[in-house]
Amino acid sequence: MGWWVLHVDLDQFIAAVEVLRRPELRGRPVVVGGDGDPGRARQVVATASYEARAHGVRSGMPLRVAARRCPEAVFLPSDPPAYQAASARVMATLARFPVRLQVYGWDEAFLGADTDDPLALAARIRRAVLDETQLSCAVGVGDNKLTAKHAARFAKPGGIHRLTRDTWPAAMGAKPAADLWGVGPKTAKKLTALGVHTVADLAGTAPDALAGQFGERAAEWLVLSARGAGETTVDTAPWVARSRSRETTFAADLTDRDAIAGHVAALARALGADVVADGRRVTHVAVKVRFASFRTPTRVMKLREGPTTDLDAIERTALAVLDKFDLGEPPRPVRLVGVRTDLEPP
DNA sequence: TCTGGGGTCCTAGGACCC
DNA sequence: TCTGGGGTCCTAGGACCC
Repeated sequence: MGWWVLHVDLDQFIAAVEVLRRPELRGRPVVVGGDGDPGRARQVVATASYEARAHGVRSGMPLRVAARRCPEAVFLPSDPPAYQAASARVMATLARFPVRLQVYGWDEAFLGADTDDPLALAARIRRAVLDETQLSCAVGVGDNKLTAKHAARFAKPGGIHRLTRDTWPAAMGAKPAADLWGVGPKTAKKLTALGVHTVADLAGTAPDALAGQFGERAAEWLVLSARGAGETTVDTAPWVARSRSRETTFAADLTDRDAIAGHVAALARALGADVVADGRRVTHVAVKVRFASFRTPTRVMKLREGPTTDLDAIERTALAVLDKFDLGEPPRPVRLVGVRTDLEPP
């Protein structure tokens, strides 16, 4: 028997859930995001169906751009409770297999399995998810989380693929370093500036040569990742939120201090109510303000009286945190306010 | 046709204490 | 007379992911 890590990744998850309850949409371009009105500004695509992606629609793209690229698309509002429910059904199916299960967001999971035939296991899992939830997924098989994750990308949509440290160089070496899981745009840009373009380039770089730009630990991690090394442990402990936040982007900028404070207070109260309903206590309150310039400072304060469930205290603290900002006089235009509560471990 | 929302983790600097 | 080193707490910001 051998230890394998599998990564299960649902195909176009949010769009697929919508199609499931509106079968007439199957095969059509579907775009989910915001309130579903592509005529309104400041809303972006959460997920596009493959049919919409074929027209160049991408997640994160403004809905208006999506509507322009794909006028025949069906636009739907985002419905998180529906996706949460569908996700729970998928995870319940996965949990019935003799594996270690780590839920990794709505539409992803890592599975750790002791088996001699991981591909057969992957096929059984894919079939079970499809039969029990009518949702299609890709399954990546790897010797660690990184290889499993990338294997799933190769498998998408709806397939099964195996990738290990042995096959990694041939499969990944020529790809841009930016394709690596954990390497975002900022890191990619720095790497390019250092002459490191591909995964193979990065794999062949001495960590010391990168430490100046990224720090020792991150440099080490980058090079190891480029060589296909990753975590092999699958953590089965249920996920426990460390924070919870809510933010609102306004259709039109706010320039009135009382209006800004009113939104912060309302967000803080609503958030506090959610957190308390979950049986958690708040340790810190953070406030985020995004100006029209897109500069987005954040301020945070620890609750004076210690962890609390007192909504008045949470709201009061949020307003005190807001006072730490220099909003300008008169206030500079604000396009977003957000409130985050940090939570005491249960 | 300007750029959502909800998360996690890491680093770094200053305050404060010994 | 002006200079240590370590440890912890706190806050701000960066970066990434789904």
